[in-house]
Amino acid sequence: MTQANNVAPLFRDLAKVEHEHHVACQSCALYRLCLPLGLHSDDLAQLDKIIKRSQSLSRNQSLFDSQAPFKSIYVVRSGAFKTTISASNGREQVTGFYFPGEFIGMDAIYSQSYQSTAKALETSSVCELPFERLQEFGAAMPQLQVQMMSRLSKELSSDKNLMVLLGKKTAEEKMATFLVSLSRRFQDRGFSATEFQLSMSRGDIANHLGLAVETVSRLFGRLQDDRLVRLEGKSVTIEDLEALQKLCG
Amino acid sequence: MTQANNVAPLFRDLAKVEHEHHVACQSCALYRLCLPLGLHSDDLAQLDKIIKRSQSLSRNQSLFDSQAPFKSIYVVRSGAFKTTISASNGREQVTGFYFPGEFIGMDAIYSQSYQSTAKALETSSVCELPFERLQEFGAAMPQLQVQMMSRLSKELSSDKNLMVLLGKKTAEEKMATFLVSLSRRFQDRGFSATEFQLSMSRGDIANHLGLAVETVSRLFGRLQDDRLVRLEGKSVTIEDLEALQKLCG
DNA sequence: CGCGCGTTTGACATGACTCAAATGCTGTGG
DNA sequence: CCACAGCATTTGAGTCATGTCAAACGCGCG
Repeated sequence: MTQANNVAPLFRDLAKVEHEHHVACQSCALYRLCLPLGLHSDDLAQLDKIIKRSQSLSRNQSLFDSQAPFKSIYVVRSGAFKTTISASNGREQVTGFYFPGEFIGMDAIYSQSYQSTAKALETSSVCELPFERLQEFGAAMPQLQVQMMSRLSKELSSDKNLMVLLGKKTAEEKMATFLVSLSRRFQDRGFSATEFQLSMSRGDIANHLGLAVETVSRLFGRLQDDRLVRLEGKSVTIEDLEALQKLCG
Repeated sequence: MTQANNVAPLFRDLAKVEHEHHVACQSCALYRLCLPLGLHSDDLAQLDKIIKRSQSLSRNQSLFDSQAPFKSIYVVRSGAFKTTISASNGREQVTGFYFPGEFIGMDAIYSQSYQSTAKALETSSVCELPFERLQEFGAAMPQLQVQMMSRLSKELSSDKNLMVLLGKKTAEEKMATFLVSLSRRFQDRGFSATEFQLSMSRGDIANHLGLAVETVSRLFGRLQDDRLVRLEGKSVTIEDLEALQKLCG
């Protein structure tokens, strides 16, 4: 198997099975992680109707751009995305990476326009939830509203944790935290917690963690020398997860 | 007038008028900034009933602590708060400052326990919104739900901006951004955009911006030498807001 | 196969931190 | 009301982690 195959899109199989057949929420593999959790099945059927299962996006394609009017919230169905927001002078901050079952675009509800840009890191697909219609439904389904708030709240929590990371952690702690977070998220999705592919570039990682690319590269090297992880291009093997967790600070 | 009087609690007058008489939402000075915006007046009357107008907190008193079970969302009524979250090793990050009309505790909805600690920076009061009851009401008032999400989304946006600040800005840009943000928020509340009191310590500011106290002190000194602001203890006068905005990066 | 971008590696520069100490302010108790 | 203790703030000197610049390398796409 060549390197090229190793870096094949994450969750591609999932995409094949789930996305391309426009499967209903009830039988979606992501059900457990997704919005409909806790809805009655009649409600779910209703919700199902308003969800647009968009066609897939290829690497580097934008889901939406900054300043675009807010229409929908998106749930990653397969693949991976990054969101970025730019300071007035052109500098960009990667504000987050998003994997299947995670929501994108919620920070646009208030301002009614997307504050960030969302780009596919590999071939990916999303479920589109038109916000207006979601609201209409919400009136009849309080449970849905709770779910939505819960989602918003979850992202809020993880953003606060990112603040700690950016404000208080050393470069090494940042890297460890990043790897552990990826590990957990892959595990939650039924994948290996110790072997996975990085869909984002070193540059994206560096940017997200508030570091220089060179620092990320050196840190990867060091973690490897210390036998905590093994890296081969985009492929990661965590060799000592516990030690890595201790490094998180 | 002594220095002690200069640092009198922010919004104290507001507190006198609004809080101490347990005024209804309809006639609250913060109405324009607060949750009920856009509700019909019957709905508003209903909402009004479930709001607990808690007694005031004194300086350094906690509104809630990390790990406490989630019961309510709070809206600052008078005074000011800071929220902090601590990394496992004891380091703390000040995740935000909160002024009248702003919401605290929304990041607890998902986890059902407060992830952070909220402390009063001065004598302050809050409106307490029991979340359960808010949900019950929400079923009959879709507009309320939208408002809530809008609030959550707003905090999400400002957290993302904070990420840019922490990850990409220089110490000087951070300070300028911080001052400009305060200025805007005071203005929104009907106070002077150019003259106000800092209710938080240099230490809190430094922590929040990911800087050392000494750096904040030196930066204040420099901004003062450059005649962009004037500082006297906790009292700030912005002398050149435009220049400050240009410094935000 | 070759070009270009992403990544690694090395040498150096520096912004911000740490440590240290002086100064000032605040709140307390006599 | 004053004096004192303790904390907050400022100022100075020196260090260090991480950024910047430069160049070599190599993978992956056309």
